[in-house]
Parts: sequence; structure tokens; C-alpha cells
Amino acid sequence: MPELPEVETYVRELAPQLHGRRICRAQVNWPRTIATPSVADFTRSIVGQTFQSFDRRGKYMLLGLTQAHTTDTVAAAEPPTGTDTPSRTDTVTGTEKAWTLIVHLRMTGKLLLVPGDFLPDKHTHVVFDLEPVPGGPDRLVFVDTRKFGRIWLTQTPESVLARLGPEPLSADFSPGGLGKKLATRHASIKALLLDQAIVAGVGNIYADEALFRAGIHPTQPGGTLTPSELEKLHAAVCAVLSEGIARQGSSLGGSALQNYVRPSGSPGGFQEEHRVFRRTGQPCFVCQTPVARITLAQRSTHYCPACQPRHD
DNA sequence: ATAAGGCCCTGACCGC
DNA sequence: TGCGGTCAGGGCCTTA
Repeated sequence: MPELPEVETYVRELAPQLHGRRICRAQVNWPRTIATPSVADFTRSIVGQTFQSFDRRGKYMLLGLTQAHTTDTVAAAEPPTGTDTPSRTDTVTGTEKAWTLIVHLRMTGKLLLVPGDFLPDKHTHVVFDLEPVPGGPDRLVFVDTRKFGRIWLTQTPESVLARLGPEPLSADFSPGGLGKKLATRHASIKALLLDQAIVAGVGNIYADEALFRAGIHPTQPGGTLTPSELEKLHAAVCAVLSEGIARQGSSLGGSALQNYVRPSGSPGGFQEEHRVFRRTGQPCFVCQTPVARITLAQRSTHYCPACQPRHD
């Protein structure tokens, strides 16, 4: 299940291959995938756009586009070089505000670069044909077994991302700020870590791993965390996300259809560092106590009863 | 305002 | 072998 580290890995691996590539055709096979605009407007607006910038916010992928032909005569006179020259120019198109393709993979979504002879299956919901480039992949496809993933095409990405809390690996995320957001909350800290308005990008895996490293019981009410616990939790969230990125995400056992893999098809490596997630009944690496599993906020939750004592 | 529950989806898995 | 039932789970929506 793609969380912040998995999405970051996607963005980093897609960027060099997708940069400068132009979309010449788009086909939507499962209309609900497109959150906005209508499917007709989506396909019409995106054709002719070129992938230009690659970013991430929480679990959202942000693919910045530029219009290939423009009202700017100077830019229009420039022949395409065909080389990767990341331009920092802000919307040279003048009147038209740049479009951003926003992708949320949710549970089982994948955004993959594939050869032209790739055969779309029943899980291939959107196909972008790219203008051919020697040696480059020919198509970008969105594949999603469970169909929870969503794609937006917007000129105002802020509107899609408005509800998100601070970016955890930035200075916007701090123990004090976290404490302020939690102070009035009675829900379990586990449930609150999954709330994207508290901090953006943490999902079920990294929430459990962060709470274990911080030594905090998952049912502890958010508002009862002490300053010391807030410090530990903040540090633990940053640590597990950073390590997750360094290890290119967590690929769990299970079916190939549903498991996260990198755009290249290779697995990530952070699952080898999981200390509690999906280790129910197995000995804690620190104290040998069997890892426990409970359900919180409709999510399976794993923790060590000894290392994460209750004291609320 | 917050919290809790339902919903979207499909493949894996279990018991009979 | 086949069938029906259950589970997983991110984010959004509705309800209390």
C-alpha cells in the first residue's frame, strides 16, 4: 500500500524517464478513476501536454505539465531539442495557467511506463500514449486492481491538497506543532496519525512502525501525549519515513496484483526493517514479547505490549 | 468540531 | 473443485 516513501520512490523513478515526454493520446477505461474534470475534458485537455516537473505532497504525486505549443512567439519559435533541459520557467504560455496531473495510488494503484506492445488488461484504467522517442517507453499506464486510485487534472493543485497537514520531512512538521494539533483530540494516537490533516503521508505501515520506535501504545489518546512523547513520536515518524525512502518503500508479501512494486517492477526493501507491522505473534526484536494485533479505526494495528506500555 | 461507521472495490483465503 | 462468506484498507461521506 503506497504511503509517502512509496510515492516518493515513484516520483523519483518516473521523473528521468518521463521528463520532456509529450502525451499524444489518452484513453480512460474506468471513468471513476478521473476525479476531475469530466473524462471528455480530461482527455481533451491533456493531449499535447508535456511532462515537465515531478513532485509529491503527502501521498499525492504531482506531475507538472506544459503546453507544447504556446502563444509565446519566442518559445514557439524554439524547436524542440529532444534533450532533457528542465526549465524553471513559470508558465511561459502567458494567459493559460499550467496544468498539473495529480495521482493518488490509494491501495493498489500503479503508474507504469510500458512498451508500445503492452496489452491493457481489466485493471488498466487509464492509458497515456507518449510521442515516440528513440529507446524510450511508449506508454504511461495507470493500473489499479481495487479501483480506489484517483487522478485529477487541475490548474489549481492547492484545491486538491487543501486539507493536508504539514509535510513530515519538512520544517513545517515539528513536535510543538504536532502537540498543538493533538491537544484537543481524544481519539487514539494511531487513528490520528492516519489523519492526513495532522501530518501528510503516514499510512498504516509507517504509523505502526513509528509508534513502536517511539515506545507509545497505539490506543493512547492523542491529547495525552507528553512533550517528551511528542518529541519521540516526531523523531520516529521522520526516521521511518526517511528510512522507507532510502529503502525504496515497503513491498509486502502477497499477490503480485496487489503488492507495491517500484515503477521498474523491483520490490522495495523497507519491509525487512519492519519491527511490528504484520509480525503478529512473532517475538519483538527488542524484548521477545509476542507482537500483538488489534483493530483501531478499522485498521489492523501491530505493537509490542511490553515496549509500548499503556499509561493514559 | 470530533468521532465513528459505511462505502467503494477485488483478489486472496477459509471452511464446507 | 466449487461456492459463499470474510477480510484488507485510504479517503471521503454521512450520521450521531
